[in-house]
Amino acid sequence: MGNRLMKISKEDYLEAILICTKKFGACRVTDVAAQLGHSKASVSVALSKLEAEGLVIKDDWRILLSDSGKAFAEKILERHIFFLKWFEHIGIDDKTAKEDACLIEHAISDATFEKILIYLKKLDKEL
Amino acid sequence: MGNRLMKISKEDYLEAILICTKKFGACRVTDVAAQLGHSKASVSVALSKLEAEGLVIKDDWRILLSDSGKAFAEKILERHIFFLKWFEHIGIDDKTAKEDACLIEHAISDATFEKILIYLKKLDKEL
DNA sequence: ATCAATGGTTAGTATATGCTAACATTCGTT
DNA sequence: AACGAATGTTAGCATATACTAACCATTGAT
Repeated sequence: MGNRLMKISKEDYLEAILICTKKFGACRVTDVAAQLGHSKASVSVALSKLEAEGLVIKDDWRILLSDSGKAFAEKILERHIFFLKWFEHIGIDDKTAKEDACLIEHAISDATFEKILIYLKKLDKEL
Repeated sequence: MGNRLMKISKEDYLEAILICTKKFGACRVTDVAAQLGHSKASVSVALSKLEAEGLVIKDDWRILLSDSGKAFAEKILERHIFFLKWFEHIGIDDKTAKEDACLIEHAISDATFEKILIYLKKLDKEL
């Protein structure tokens, strides 16, 4: 099945860990579950897989991002914030802007994101 | 599981049917399989489900889109073409542009797509 | 008429998620 | 110390896809 959903799911977890860490200083399974609206059990299993892939480190109850996991997470979060701001800037309501940013952040390649950034910044001084 | 992948998958099938129909005049299971790079078996099963949902009509070997299925397909194809053109316009190579368009076409809400269209057309006369 | 190729379906399998239930552990309160 | 709440894990289940293998039906060529 889905390489695509696999990718989305993985990136969502990494991003959620980064967000929770920023928000609370540290990140636990429970925090990620709340952040994503998933059960603790699902998160526990998913994070074990991400740990096996070397993207996450579990230190007792503490969920940490490895260097590569952190790089991923920051990339996704940057895109999330960018699209969220852009969508709000062009008049999309907050809820839709957030939902769409949450999906699009996973869909864009590095190359395309960079070009979009450059293009929009050139055209629209307010961004 | 995934509503997201479910949505992506469904939309990909509808879009593929539309593309094959435009390309060949009619659309068969084999055409959709070739278009998407899936096995005939997978396509056969998937299309039966879409038929049960009322999005597709199977008339002997002929795969047709219902009105609602066609509306979906045309919406996705329109977005695909738009993003493809935009990405190529801002200097992204064809392969990446196509890949990204294929993903983003599923990620954007109606509201956001409309606003992006308006916004970009206002800013960039060449589009 | 026969046999191979083409097209479509069904059955069984594999993978990726997610969920609930049940359980172990730890912590806080009384 | 004891009990209940919170946290995390495991086991078992459900769903959504996709695949291969096997099979049926139609078509076309010899």
